[in-house]
Amino acid sequence: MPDDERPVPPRLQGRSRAGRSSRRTLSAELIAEAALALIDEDGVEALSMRRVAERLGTGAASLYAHVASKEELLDLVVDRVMAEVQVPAPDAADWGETVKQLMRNHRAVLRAHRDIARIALARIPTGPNALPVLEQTLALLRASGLSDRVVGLAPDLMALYVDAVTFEETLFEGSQHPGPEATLEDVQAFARELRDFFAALPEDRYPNLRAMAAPLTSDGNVDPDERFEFALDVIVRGLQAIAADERA
Amino acid sequence: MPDDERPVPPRLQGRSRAGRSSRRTLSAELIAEAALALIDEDGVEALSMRRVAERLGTGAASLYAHVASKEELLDLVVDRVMAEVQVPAPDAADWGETVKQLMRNHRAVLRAHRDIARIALARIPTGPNALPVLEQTLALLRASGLSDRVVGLAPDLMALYVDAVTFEETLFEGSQHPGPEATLEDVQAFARELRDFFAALPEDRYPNLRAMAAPLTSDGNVDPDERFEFALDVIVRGLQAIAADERA
DNA sequence: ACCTGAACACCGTTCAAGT
DNA sequence: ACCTGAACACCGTTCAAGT
Repeated sequence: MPDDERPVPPRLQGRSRAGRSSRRTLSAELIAEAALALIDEDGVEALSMRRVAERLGTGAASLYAHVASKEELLDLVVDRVMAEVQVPAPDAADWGETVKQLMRNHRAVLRAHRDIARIALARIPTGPNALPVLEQTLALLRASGLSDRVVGLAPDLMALYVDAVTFEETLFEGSQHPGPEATLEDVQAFARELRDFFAALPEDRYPNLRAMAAPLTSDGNVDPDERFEFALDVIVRGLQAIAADERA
Repeated sequence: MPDDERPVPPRLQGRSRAGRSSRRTLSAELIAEAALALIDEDGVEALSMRRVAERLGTGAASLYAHVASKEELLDLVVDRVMAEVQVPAPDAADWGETVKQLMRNHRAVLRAHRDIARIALARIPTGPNALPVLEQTLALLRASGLSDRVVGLAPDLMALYVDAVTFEETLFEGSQHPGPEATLEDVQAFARELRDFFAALPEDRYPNLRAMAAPLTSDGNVDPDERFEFALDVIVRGLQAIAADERA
């Protein structure tokens, strides 16, 4: 188990403590790193303070000198992942596309780390890595000509949707067998089942569900990217319609 | 503690068992009812199989004769709440407004039951009460003139956003003190703190956050309804833009 | 068929005691 | 100042035993 890869980035006011050659001093960063690795491997469900401590060669009680609670540890884990989100440069000529690209990048990062969408959804991010992401997001939105009011409201809508849909995707993908290796095939098997279930409902009470069984399930050929692109389209067109209104 | 209110609606194929006057026979419905009451009172965090059993005057092991797991119990609880969602009648002339009204109703129901948004977010609803809601939602959307593809994709976007934003609202509202009585005042105190934090960031690295401190936090006067109405506007205008495109 | 007590294998967190 | 073992007060779920 290589837990020396991914060097901890230098923290603001690094707690260097030069004269101290002890094997590996415990720190909040090290603890968050171990927790993230554990979540990536086995999911949040399997995360416990005892398991984190074990990976660091100590006992659970020792973690509490650096981290106030499991909740706070998860704050650190989410913020650590936020560092990976790339925000596109502002482009006034095609700001809708920059909004879409930002949301795509955000989703890709969440998909790369098991269960992080679910954890991120449950907190309001104010960590040191989330801050620059928000800063750059605002730069991008302010190039759009939207009013300050709308620029102030949009980032929450965007982030919330990305968190929620990525979380939902993991549900779909884990729905067949709860193991770590859910394939697209499993998702589609589930979608086909659902389609057939809808199509078999009583005509008198569920005419629309019967009729829409195929469109609701992409005819058993679910493409998460297509669903996501649809939502991007709705959100960006909605923002553009508001922008057009505000100009008038 | 009145736990005889809210009569259990007759289940498809009612398990009546006429000749049996025992005090109160255990059933999945009764268990879900007790769980919902417990969640309404103390939140999901406080829900345990032991507490549910205690409320029903039995032991935790007895629940497993009627409910496969805590997860399945939560499925039942969510579906029970879905019965409260009112879907507006289709109105081809103003379908955008019907979509908004449906989402408002959905949010109101989730807000009326503590932590249900968070529980609903974690599952794909296919229960007997969710089904009619989806059926009526489709009726409403099909009156819009949108293509089948879009009608098939929209309900997920709508429900997902309502679940996510309602969940986020409970986070904000519980952020100050974790007690059950979070007031709007608490939310606004938090918003003011956040605004002042943004406004005090270093100008060179965070010019946009500084400038947008007020719009991002509604100037410390957060109105959850306003945030929600903004999102409704974005989503409905987005759908309308797509409808216009499809007509052309 | 349904219900039960007791047990299994865990939790997050605290705290007195050590260095 | 930091770390530790042991304990506290819980969990979800299983299972042999009862009726």
